[in-house]
Amino acid sequence: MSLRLALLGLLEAKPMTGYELAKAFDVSLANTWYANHSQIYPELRRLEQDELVTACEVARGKRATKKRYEITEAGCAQLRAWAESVVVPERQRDEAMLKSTYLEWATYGQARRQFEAHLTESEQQRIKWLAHVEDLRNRDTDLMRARLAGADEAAAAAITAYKVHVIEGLIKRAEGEIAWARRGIELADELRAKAGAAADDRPVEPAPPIDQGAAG
Amino acid sequence: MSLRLALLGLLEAKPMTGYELAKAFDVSLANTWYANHSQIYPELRRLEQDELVTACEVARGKRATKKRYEITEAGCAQLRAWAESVVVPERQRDEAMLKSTYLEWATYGQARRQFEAHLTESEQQRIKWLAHVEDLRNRDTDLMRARLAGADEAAAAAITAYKVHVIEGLIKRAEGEIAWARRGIELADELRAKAGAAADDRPVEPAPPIDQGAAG
DNA sequence: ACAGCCATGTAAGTCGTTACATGATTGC
DNA sequence: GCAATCATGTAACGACTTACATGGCTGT
Repeated sequence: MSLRLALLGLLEAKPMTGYELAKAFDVSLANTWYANHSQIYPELRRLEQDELVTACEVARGKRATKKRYEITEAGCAQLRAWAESVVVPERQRDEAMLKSTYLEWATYGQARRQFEAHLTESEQQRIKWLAHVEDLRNRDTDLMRARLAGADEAAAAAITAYKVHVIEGLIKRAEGEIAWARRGIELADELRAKAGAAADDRPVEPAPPIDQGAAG
Repeated sequence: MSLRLALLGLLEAKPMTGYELAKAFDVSLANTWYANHSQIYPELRRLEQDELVTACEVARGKRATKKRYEITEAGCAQLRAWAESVVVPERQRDEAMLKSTYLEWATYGQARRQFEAHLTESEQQRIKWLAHVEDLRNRDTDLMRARLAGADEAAAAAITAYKVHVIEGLIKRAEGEIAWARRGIELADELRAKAGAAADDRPVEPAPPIDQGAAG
């Protein structure tokens, strides 16, 4: 259900082709929602059937054409209805957290690497969003310019403020993840030190292989 | 793929029935992973086929039986292999964030309510996890007692520490969400005040209904 | 000519949700 | 006897991923 609304939200800023929408997911909505083209194209056709968008073929070079989708009044109404409905909280699934729950099965070194990867990723996200939030504040993205065209200042302020607030939230989240990953790295090191173990030892050793003279 | 590993992780603590595993998702792994029984029962049969678990029928009352699943050595090996592999970062999808991006379509009042709901939910999660992390620290849950039985103190410390670290992370996350929701409430109020609008006005007004004498 | 981008699709399969369905056991 | 809980399943559907597939356009 959210995919349709994400598409409508983007199309409300300006008419776009499926390809452009797929791109927009990479930049604008990055990590708020995502879909790849194989999901987008069929969904656009369904949206057209439901008359929430209209399609028009436009020329592209000499022979080729592309389909540009435009939101309809019914589509805007859907967007309003959805924005007003309160989100039903969903159960989160987080593979990184799940795995961290069971890191006693990993070597101290791999546990550390796990958190290092989480750290790197979160730092990169943070950087990306810091740049993005600046662009939003300056109303300096293609989509924002299109969205704000013709809006009065009070409307423009609200449109911008909500989007900025979301990205600020994502930045805070990333910062939380960074702190958590750092603490995880420390934890793996502390546990290893306390156990007087090497980086490729495990807190819980597997049953030793049978054919080796390790009996003592 | 994660469901199998979550099941193996739980079964490693102690043998359980499908029903007990479904319960365990509600308490132990709550919001790290979740699955309902209609997904669990078939997955357990697949795990049995792959010889990662063994099933044995045990009596239940006079006539009835139930199937208790136990992890195998191969199952433990899977758990180790998985714990050592680094997570591939997944694109997040967050409907609350997506919706907040487009709150200009909602009335100021509904926008506020959106954040209020987010606040309430995050506060409840925080409370729940605070209690849970205390139980973990005290090693005072059924699953923890089963998991730690027979482990030496160094192993027990690591097993506990990673699980505590995960829940601490979830608590920090919840606190981040609480702060974000509070700021969201303020924002909705500020925007409304600045626009000199009422709670059921919108930053962006829909096209007015045609059959009403509101012209002029 | 060729690479890289623009543009659009299909098909198979996995994962997860919701709803339907059944029946035994336990405690009051 | 009845309600709550224990216990296990199936079926239909929806959301998403991955891989396969095609072909025009643009600049060098």
